[in-house]
Amino acid sequence: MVDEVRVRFAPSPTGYLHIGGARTALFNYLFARHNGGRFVLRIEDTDRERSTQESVDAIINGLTWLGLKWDEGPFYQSGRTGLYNEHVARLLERGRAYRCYCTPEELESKRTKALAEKRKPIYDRTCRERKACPADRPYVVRFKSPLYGTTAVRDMVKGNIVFNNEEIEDFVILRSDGSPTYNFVVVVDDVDMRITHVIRGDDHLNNTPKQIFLYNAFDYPIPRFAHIPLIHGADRARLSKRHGATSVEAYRDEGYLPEALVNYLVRLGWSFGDKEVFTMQEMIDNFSFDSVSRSAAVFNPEKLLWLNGTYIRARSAEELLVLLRPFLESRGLSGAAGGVNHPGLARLVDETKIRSRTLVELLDMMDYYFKEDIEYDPNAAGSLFTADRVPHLENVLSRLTCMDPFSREGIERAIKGYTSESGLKLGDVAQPLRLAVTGRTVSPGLFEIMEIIGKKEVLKRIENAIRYIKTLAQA
RNA sequence: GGUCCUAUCGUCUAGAGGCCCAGGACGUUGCCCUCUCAAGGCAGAGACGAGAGUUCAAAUCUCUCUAGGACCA
Repeated sequence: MVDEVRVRFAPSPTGYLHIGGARTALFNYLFARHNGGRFVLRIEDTDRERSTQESVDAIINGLTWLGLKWDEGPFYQSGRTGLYNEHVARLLERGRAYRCYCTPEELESKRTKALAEKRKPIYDRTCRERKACPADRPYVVRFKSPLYGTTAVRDMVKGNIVFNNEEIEDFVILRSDGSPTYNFVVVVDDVDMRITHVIRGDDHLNNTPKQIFLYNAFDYPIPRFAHIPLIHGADRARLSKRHGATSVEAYRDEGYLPEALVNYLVRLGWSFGDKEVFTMQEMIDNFSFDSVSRSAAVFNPEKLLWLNGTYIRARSAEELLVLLRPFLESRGLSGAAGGVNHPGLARLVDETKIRSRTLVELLDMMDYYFKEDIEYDPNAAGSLFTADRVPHLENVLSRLTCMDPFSREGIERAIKGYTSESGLKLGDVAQPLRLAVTGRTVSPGLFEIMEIIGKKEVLKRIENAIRYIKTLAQA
């Protein structure tokens, strides 16, 4: 089919999968799915020095985790040097490129001279019409750029952008060491892979006219372009490490759900009326470059946190326990307290999830469930574990001791009964109790927690707290 | 330095000449709910970068400036 949409995501494997890269991949994916097209993954590993297998794995794992399945690839540029050499030869034959023997020193002096004379520091085309070709001198291959006229980039995001051809020099397509340059390789690959729509960061916009020259020189059809704006940090500079976590795997490890991250990223630059929360299918159905914004977006971790919270709240306890498993394992808790299949744990997850914005937060907030000895929040212990609270704790302890069954309703009745009989506020008793049972001042409902933890453990924890306060008072 | 891109609340954005003394979301403030914390509900503060034009009418069109960003060195 001639009209089939084909897009590609082409990362360099020189690090992890960056948030910005993930969004580029997402837009490619959505565009392909929306149009019933194909999504190609191409690894741009021409820089052999900096490319690593580790990084390839990170990219593949990241995309997989996000649910961005590619239809073809991964293809590796490193295996395609023959193709690039063929194309260089073809341009030389056609007289659309030439060998340039200027040395780096000559180039440098030309540049400084041009700068001194306030001319543009672009290559002066000395070798363009050169007749004599020294046999044993190193050379680069340069493309013969048009000397006049204009080149228009038709961009689905930015609109029509016109470049003056005289601004563009005879750029190098093959270095003196025989390696092809980025602009050249991308075009050859995109042509070879029959890419119809090039969707990438707008940091590539200025390269596009050079690439259009190449398409024309090869008589290849020019694809449609979509240059999406970059993601910025809070200081409005391109998002980078110094702005905090920027790798997809970091967000995975911090307990973000892939759906939440995808949802957040899609709204960074794309909108659909007032809608904020999207399923993948809704994104696919509604995605269009017409509603992709043209300006850079600042990455806002707070909003991502909020979105992640809404996704966590929407999951059932059973689903969350599955997601929690790797986190439990890395903390050595997979077998603790009956582990993942423990019914009490599922109930506790249900009570706690509403208070958590990440899986890590969720687990942190349930730590008391797994502990034999409760560590008390030191600040809270100072104000809540005072000698005058001991009678309250003792009284509640005795009421709970003879309770059977140990139910939420019964516990509530007992504790509220005690407080109203002694003219106390519920908080006067509940807060020390909460600290005794959970070690914290913040938790889900105390009565629910007590029922979930169970009578034996609750009684033990209250006894321990009483003992703790007494020894503290004596010291 | 040159080229290119961009410009609505703190942030993400809606807005394609009159529906806008600008709507939604996050965050923020207050109140309600309440055993704590959340969640939830209600209410509030908060923006069209500046200046010229075009027009009966401009956030929306044009120009200049300013400010950010990216690329090339």
